[in-house]
This record gives sequence, structure tokens and C-alpha cells, in this order.
Amino acid sequence: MKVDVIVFECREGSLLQTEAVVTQKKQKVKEQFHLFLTKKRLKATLQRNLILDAFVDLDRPTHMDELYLILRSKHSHIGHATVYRALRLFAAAGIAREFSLGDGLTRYELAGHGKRHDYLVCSDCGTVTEFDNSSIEERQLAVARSMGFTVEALKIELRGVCSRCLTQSG
Amino acid sequence: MKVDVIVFECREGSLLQTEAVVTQKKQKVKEQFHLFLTKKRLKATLQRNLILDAFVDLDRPTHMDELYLILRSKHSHIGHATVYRALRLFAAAGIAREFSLGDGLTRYELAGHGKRHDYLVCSDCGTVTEFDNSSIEERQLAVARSMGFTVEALKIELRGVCSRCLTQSG
DNA sequence: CTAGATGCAAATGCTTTGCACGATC
DNA sequence: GATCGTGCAAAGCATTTGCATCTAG
Repeated sequence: MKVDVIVFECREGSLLQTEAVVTQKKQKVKEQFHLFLTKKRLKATLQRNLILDAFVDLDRPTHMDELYLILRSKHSHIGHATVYRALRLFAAAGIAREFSLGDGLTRYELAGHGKRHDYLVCSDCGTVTEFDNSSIEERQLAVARSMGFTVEALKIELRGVCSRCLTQSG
Repeated sequence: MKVDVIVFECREGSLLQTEAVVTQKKQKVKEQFHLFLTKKRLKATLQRNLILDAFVDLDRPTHMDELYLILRSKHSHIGHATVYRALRLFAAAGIAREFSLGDGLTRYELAGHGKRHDYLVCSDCGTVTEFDNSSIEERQLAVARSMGFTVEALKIELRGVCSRCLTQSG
């Protein structure tokens, strides 16, 4: 199943990101990646840079196919295997986080996007809306701990119909 | 990737299910399924009954491969396509719920297991522990509603290390 | 120059489908 | 006996891998 995903960002704090902030964030991510490459004696290739640029510029959860299409529209000489490999590398470098929403796709988002992963998935149009609700985490952790579970990651997924689809379909 | 999944059930209320209750639940599910078949003019075949039995007897989240192995060990004449088709049919009949945990597998659980889907996934042994924490739901719904989102399903997924793996590995 | 990266194509693993045969209603 | 289900094998996907070629350090 192929799903087009559009994300409305809705995070606590700054909804409006100034251009300067975006550029700064982008720069920081790139630095982090190149530091990782150097440490691991890996190479900063043209493709890796292009893929990272596209990923950071998109600035929302995405998957290999979307990035591949964007990249191919500009630079025809990139294979999908390279995009897959790059995304896994980004995750290993800690600049991206890998996640899944139950369709067959492996999704990635910029790791800087907060510790929690709360998604509203519209079952009508496939849109993924991200939200952030810190008041829930502590309860979750408490429950888990009481069961002797050491929590590493928390994901909350709500499925339903988004306001736009609700308006359109009646 | 293949993962063995063991589930410790941990639900509010009755942790201990008496044999009578289990049998009753099983009977109810079967009735519901056969009602569905009749309504839709579908057939109650030997295989569908065998698969449903195995699924209900297991009484925990599972996936096609696990059921297939169980069934093949007893009745060698079942193809995996049939198990896949049966599981989808169970979901359509409302007696099973389909979900995913980000590995490549499509999982199913008995639909009667409550409205929420809260999983503790051990990143070490792959064990899926189910839990139920009703105090969280209202908060979730409130957040979603404030964003104009009509919620149909809620899934919470905690990843970490379970107590057993923690003890074993130090 | 050498370890590592790319791109293609082939391989993989889960799931679905086409089709001839078999079972149910 | 018509319709629907099964089992197998083949097809479909997203993703990974093998390998010859290319390139950054």
C-alpha cells in the first residue's frame, strides 16, 4: 500500500520556525553527521550529502520512496539502495529516528524532534499529524516500571479521521 | 526478521481466567464468527474452524507464521495462504484486530481484549507484554479532539528491556 | 592507492493472487 | 450443482545484498 503523507507540525513551544532557526538546525545536523562519519572512518560522499539535504529540507517524517522521488527529480544518478543505506546510516548516526506505522513502509524523522513520538494517523487520507503531550509520559513510565520493564522508547499512535477529511466528506 | 513472541497478560480485573470463562469466551467468539459467515453467505470450512480454534486457544497476540506452525504440526494439509486469508477474515468479522509492531509481521489479537492496545516490546528477546492503563485514554482523546481529530483507535507502544532479560544479562 | 560507497540487478522475506481442484450450502 | 474456499506456485512489495565499478581520504 502506498500512502502520501503530509504532516502538520504541532509541537509545544515554537510553532513558527524562523528561517534562521531552520538554517541553524540544518547546519547542526550536518555537523553531527560529518562528525559521525569521521569518527567511524566513513566517507562524506556526494550522494550522502544530497540525501541528507533533501531529508533535512523536507523537515517532516518521510520514507525512502518519497526522498528517492525528490532526489531523482533533481539528480538522476541515485539508486534506491543508496537512499535506503543512507537513511539507516542517519539513524545510526543519531540524526534520524526510524519508526513504522503499520503500512509496509519504514519511516524516518529528524531525531531532534523531541523524545516522544505521538502520531495522529488519518485513516482517510493517510496524513500523519505529530503532536506532543508530555503529561502522559510519566504515567506510562510508572506503569512500565511497576512491571519491571526498563523503558527505552515510547510511541503513541492515534488513528481516526482528521479535521480536513471530516469537513470534506460530510 | 523472525521474532518469537511470548505474552504475559496483565489486564485490569481478572488476571486469573478460570477454565469455564475461557471456554465461554471461545464459544462466544465462534458464534460471532459463524453468524458473520452466514450473513455474508460465506462458508464454514474445516480449515477456518481449525485456524479459529488455534487462534482462540493461543489467546494472545500472534501472527500468521506462528499459527501456521501450530496448525501444520497437527494437520499437515493447510497452506499459509489459507491462514493469511482466515486471519483477514477474522478481522473483517470483528473477532480479531490487526496490528503491527514495526517488524515486517502483521499481528492479530482477539478483539475482545479491550479497546486499548498498550504493548511493552522487549528489544532484547522480542517478547510482547500487554498492559492496560485506562487513565491515559481520556487525556489522549482530549488532545486529539482539540486538534479536530476524530479518534478511532489508540495504540501505545513502549520499547525497552523486560525484567527477565534485565536479570539474565546483568 | 586502498578502504569504503555506489548502482544495478538479483535475492530475500512477508503477503497476496491466479487458477485448477475440492468442499460447502 | 453452483458458489465459494483451498493449496500450490507465481507474483508483488519494500527492503537488502552481491559484485564490479568508482571515489573520497
